[in-house]
Amino acid sequence: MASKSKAGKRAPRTGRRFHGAIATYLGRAILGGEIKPGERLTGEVDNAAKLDISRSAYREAVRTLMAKGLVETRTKAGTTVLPRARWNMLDPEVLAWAFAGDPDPDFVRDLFELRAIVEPAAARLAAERRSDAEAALLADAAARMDRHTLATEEGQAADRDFHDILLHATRNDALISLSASITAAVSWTTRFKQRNAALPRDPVPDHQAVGQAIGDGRPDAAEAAMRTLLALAFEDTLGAMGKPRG
Amino acid sequence: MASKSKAGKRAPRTGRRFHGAIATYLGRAILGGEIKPGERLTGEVDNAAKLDISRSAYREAVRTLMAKGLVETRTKAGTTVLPRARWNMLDPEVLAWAFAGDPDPDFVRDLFELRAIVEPAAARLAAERRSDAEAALLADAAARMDRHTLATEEGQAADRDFHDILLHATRNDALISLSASITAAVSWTTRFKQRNAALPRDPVPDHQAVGQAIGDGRPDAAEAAMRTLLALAFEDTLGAMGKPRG
DNA sequence: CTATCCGATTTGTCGGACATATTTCGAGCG
DNA sequence: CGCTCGAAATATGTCCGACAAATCGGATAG
Repeated sequence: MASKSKAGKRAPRTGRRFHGAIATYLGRAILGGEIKPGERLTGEVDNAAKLDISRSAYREAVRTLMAKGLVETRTKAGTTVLPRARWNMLDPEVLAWAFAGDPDPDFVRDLFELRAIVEPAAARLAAERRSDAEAALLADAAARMDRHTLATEEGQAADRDFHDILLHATRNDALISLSASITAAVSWTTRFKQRNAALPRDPVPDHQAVGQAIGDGRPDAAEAAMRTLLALAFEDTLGAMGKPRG
Repeated sequence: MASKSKAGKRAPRTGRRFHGAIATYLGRAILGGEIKPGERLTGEVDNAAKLDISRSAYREAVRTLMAKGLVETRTKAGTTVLPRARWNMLDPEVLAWAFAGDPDPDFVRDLFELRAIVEPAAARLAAERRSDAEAALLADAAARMDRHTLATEEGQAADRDFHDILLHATRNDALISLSASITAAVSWTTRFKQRNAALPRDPVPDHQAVGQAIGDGRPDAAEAAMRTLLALAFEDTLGAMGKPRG
């Protein structure tokens, strides 16, 4: 059901790259639950006309969604939204779409659970394998977090950098791929915390402890420090979400 | 460049869905190292002609690669292959392309490292949250592995099912997304083991131990059993790869 | 009631055309 | 001689119209 969007002009004409804009538009609609799994977006030509773009651009947008496991196309059957289990939730763009609207508290919990599994182990590996340059970058990122605080854009960027550098320092391509997802999760949850409440705890000491342990090459300490960092961040986020209606 | 394209027909015309075939073709070329990061595939029209398809289909294929972080397109600059760090290695399709040729031993090691991080924790969560139906499915998958052995296609399918069911039983959407990547890794490494040497150890008892612990609701035992399962599987795979000048 | 065939509908592909943006190179000027 | 600015070249982005292929549903015949 293509809902009943009245007039066209739904798509922002930014940069003259419609396929990306339409993919974002449809991706958000799917992740936001406006188009549910099993529903069909029948009629490429109609939909393209409704969105006021050509069928070519619309089809390219659908290819993007298809590549991320959100939809499936079959001749005559149309394009159907796949069940959630098929979605590539860890794709950075999908993650962004999921957090475009009000994020599902359950999904936020799932992401923290994943981070709690991956990041302590990554901190351990980083302590064993990091280069001197990466150790310096970690210390610098922590210092920048301290200087700007998480209330500023620079501080949030430093936070992302910290986790990104750490995962790269594991020298593991699979974990490096995950870093894009994890930094995305970091940034969205941070922004969410900032939006809903002044955060009660200063996360900088935790980051400094992790960076220090990695710099010193102490795997056990790095893993433990990261574990406490995540536990406390999780607490803060839960508090910020306030558990609205379930 | 003598007007007519001479040797086209690179793309297999299966199912009359060229964009998918071309995406696979280009994806394998990139993952296989034939097209390296930084190189540019300039000339949509030329490339499309060379592959003997229309520009529309070629462009849709490029959109697929773009959605997976393999390439980037800019007007006038052409489509450039992104650095490996930007690739979504955990995308099931990308994973398949990576294993289409001879897999990089380092990458296989990276995948096992990821599994060693994720799956024991997942086993713990599954022991806490699994439904009765999932416990039965796990036992059934282990039994099927026993009945057919990993030498048969059915046995390998049972192996994949086991890990897939386990990750679904965690009730964590992020981990469920990872299951597609992990089962892909399982199947490729298994096939790799089978191809290079008769595997010396029977993996069925390990799986049964994990399934039993999850069925009994013993998180600690499930995590420990999964840890040994992976350690032994890693050993076998290393042996099968021959560990070239480690 | 069952099985088969046929038509309608939707995606997949094609070809050509124009718009837009960026690179690049050349001309003018300090 | 070097720098800045501008115009042409070029590759991607978009649009349009048409046909091919595949599949679903109903009609028809047994």
